[in-house]
Amino acid sequence: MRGLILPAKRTFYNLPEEKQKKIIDVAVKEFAGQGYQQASINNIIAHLGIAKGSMYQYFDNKENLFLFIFEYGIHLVKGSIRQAENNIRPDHDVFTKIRLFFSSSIEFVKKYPLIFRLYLRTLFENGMPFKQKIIKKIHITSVEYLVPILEEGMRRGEIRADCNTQLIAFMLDASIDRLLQSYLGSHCESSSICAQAPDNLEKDVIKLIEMVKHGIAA
Amino acid sequence: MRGLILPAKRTFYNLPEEKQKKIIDVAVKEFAGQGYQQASINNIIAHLGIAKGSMYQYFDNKENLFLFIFEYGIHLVKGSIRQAENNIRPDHDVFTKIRLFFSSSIEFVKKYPLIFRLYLRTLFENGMPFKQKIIKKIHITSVEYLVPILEEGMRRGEIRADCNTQLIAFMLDASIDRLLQSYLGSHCESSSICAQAPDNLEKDVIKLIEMVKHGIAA
DNA sequence: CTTCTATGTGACCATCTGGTCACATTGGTA
DNA sequence: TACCAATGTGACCAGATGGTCACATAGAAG
Repeated sequence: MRGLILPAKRTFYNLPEEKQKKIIDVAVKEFAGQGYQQASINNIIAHLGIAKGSMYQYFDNKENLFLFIFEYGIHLVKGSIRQAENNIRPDHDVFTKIRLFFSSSIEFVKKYPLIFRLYLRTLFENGMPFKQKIIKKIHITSVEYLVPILEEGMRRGEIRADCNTQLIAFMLDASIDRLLQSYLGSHCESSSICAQAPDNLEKDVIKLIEMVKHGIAA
Repeated sequence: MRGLILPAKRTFYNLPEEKQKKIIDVAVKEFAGQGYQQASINNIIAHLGIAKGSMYQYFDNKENLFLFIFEYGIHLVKGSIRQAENNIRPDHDVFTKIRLFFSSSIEFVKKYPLIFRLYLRTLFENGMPFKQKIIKKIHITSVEYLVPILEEGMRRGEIRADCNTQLIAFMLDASIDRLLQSYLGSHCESSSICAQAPDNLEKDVIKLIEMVKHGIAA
């Protein structure tokens, strides 16, 4: 969370932690719900019950507020990944590893749905000068984690050698992403096993992996 | 394209076709690029070189302009689907059918990338009162087309009976959608076989179907 | 009590938005 | 020519936006 250039001012860090947390919560909700451009500082301060001037004493401008919030999201993601890595043992077979990786993703989205929304919003929004930098930070996502796992599986002979690990990772990533999106209802109904019940999510993951494992041809 | 309630006024239809087309083009570009809320009427008229008052003589308001543009997109999609249905013969096996269906999707996105962008933007944008109606119109997409094809394949014994057609359709739809997104570069790089060359797209589709067909397990 | 610094405040600003309307322009009819 | 309906126009409006700044308040130090 600490970097050389911090998007938040000292004043913010001097605030009692409770107030910091409240500001973060409200800002996350606004940015996740409206996206960067559409998010309204006026809205945020109204929800917080503070003056606009105060907000600008904590953050230089809207852009830095967003960067701070996004950084906070990355912070949570990294924690979640670290936790996931503890669960995955090297001696697990590829398919178990994939399942565990998926489970941890699901866990994260269940725990921090707004952060996931923020991430989706960011990917689809235009007109952020700093979008490139942000995307690179997200780049440390599924595909990059999946490919090594798949390649290890192939080396161990659990995956046929004629398969394309990049392609498998791509497909798995697309699937889990959609699964999470439909769970979140971000653009729900449009394409669903409509996994609203949390249990179904895990079951769908297992079925999906089974399918990729054995294929569907008779 | 014709309905009982038309979003465009008579004045618009009285315009010379060339001007109609130019207006549509510019509006599509603006809405696809910025989304509904962020799109600017001022921007559109500036690009068109006409007065704001004229625009409001063609369309009652921003909402109706958007609805008209979206309807236009649906119109193009339907045409594309009709064309696709001509190519798919009943005696093709399931996997060929899927491939052809994918190819026609790719064809569409290549031909009308902005329409696809508009569709993506719409799915991910909040704060449209009419979003529900629009989403239902999109609902006639991949999954609904894929499931019958898959079930027919299962009946014919080309797909194992223990597979879940809903799940297969879901995964295929998610994959093709992502493939198209990364081709479009809408949020590119984030997850890619980075299929920039059009040829690669088709090749990836073939490989992907092969993978789903036979599975990846050794 | 005074002084000083750190923090809180909201009226205010320029800029942009979607939308309106009184007026100008046009082209066809008589 | 005169007339009229259909179009074109851009100054103008109320509202919202991100951002500023002169001032009020607080709390600790002397």
